[in-house]
Amino acid sequence: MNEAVFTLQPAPPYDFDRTAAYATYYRGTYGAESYTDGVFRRLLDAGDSLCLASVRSVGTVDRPLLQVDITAATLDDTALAGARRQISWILGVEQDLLPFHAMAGEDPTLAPLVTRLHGLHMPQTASVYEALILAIVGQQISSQVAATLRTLLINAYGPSMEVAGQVYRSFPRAKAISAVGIDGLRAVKLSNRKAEYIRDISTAITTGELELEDMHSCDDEEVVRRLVSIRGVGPWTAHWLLIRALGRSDGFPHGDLALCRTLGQLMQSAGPMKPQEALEHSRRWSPYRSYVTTYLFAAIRSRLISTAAKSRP
DNA sequence: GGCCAGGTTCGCT
DNA sequence: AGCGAACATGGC
Repeated sequence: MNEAVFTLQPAPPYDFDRTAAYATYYRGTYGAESYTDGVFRRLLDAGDSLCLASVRSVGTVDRPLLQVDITAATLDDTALAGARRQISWILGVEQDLLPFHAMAGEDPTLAPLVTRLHGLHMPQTASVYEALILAIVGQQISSQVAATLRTLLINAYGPSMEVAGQVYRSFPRAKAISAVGIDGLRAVKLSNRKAEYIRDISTAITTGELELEDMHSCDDEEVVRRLVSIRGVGPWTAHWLLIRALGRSDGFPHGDLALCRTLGQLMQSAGPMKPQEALEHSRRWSPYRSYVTTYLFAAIRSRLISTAAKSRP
C-alpha cells in the first residue's frame, strides 16, 4: 500500500464535525461513508482503481483546515489530484455559506437553526449515479428502513479494499448493478418495482444510452426535466439530486413528507404544510433553498426538531 | 398486529 | 386532471 497526505482549506465558516456527522446521518457509518473518532472515511472509486481517503480536522470553524490521508495500491499525481477533487466535492469544502447565513439570520424560522448548526456545509455524492440510486432506494420508506437497504446494497455489490484488516466499500458501479439484475436487487430487499428502476437505469448507463454525469453543465430546470423523464424518477428525486448530487444552491424537494411536516410545525400551523404551500413559502429563501433543506434535515436527523407524527388523542 | 414511512407509476374515473 | 392502489421492509 502507498500513502500520501495533503491538506484542504475549506471556505469558512466550516464545521467539519457537523458536516461529517450529517453526511453519515449521525450514525457513525452510513452507506459507503463513516465518521468515527473524528475521522471521516470514504473509499473513492476512480473507475479502474480505488483509494481510501481518511479526513480529519486540524483547524477551527473560522480557520478551517483538513488533513487528508490517502491509501491506495498504486498512487500517482493524477490519482492524487482526482482524490483531492472528489473528497473536496463530497465534503462541500468550496461552498460559500456567508450569503446563506446572512439571509437565514434575518429569518425568524431559520435563525435558531443557523445558530445551532453554524458552519454545516452540504455533503455531496461522489457521482450523480450514486445520488440517484440512493434516492430511489429511499423513496417513500422511512429513513431508518432506507439506511438498512442502502447499506445492504453497498455491502453486497460495492467494490472493496482492505486496509489494516478493515474492509472498506465504495458505491456499486452501474455495470455491477446491471449484472446482478432484478434478482440480485431483490436479494438486498428492494421491491420488485424499485429493482426494475435501478436495474434499468444501471443497464442504460452501461450501454451508453443514458448519461448522468454530464448534468453538471445543465441549468436547474434542464436537470429536473432530464431526470423526471427517467422511469422511477419523479419531482422529489429530481429536486433532491439538485442538492445532493449537483451542489446547486436552490433545490427544494417540496413534495417531501418530512419537510412539509417540519415546516408546518415551525410555522405553528395545525398540521403539515401542503406541498404547494411549502413551495410558495420557500420562495422567500431563494436562491439558498438547498441550504435551508439541508439545515432542516440536519435538525431533524440530529433531533433538534422532533418529527413525531401527530400525537395521539 | 396494524399502520406508516424523506414517492412513483399505473390504471381507473 | 385527479384519485387510489400497490409496492417491501422495519419501527413504533
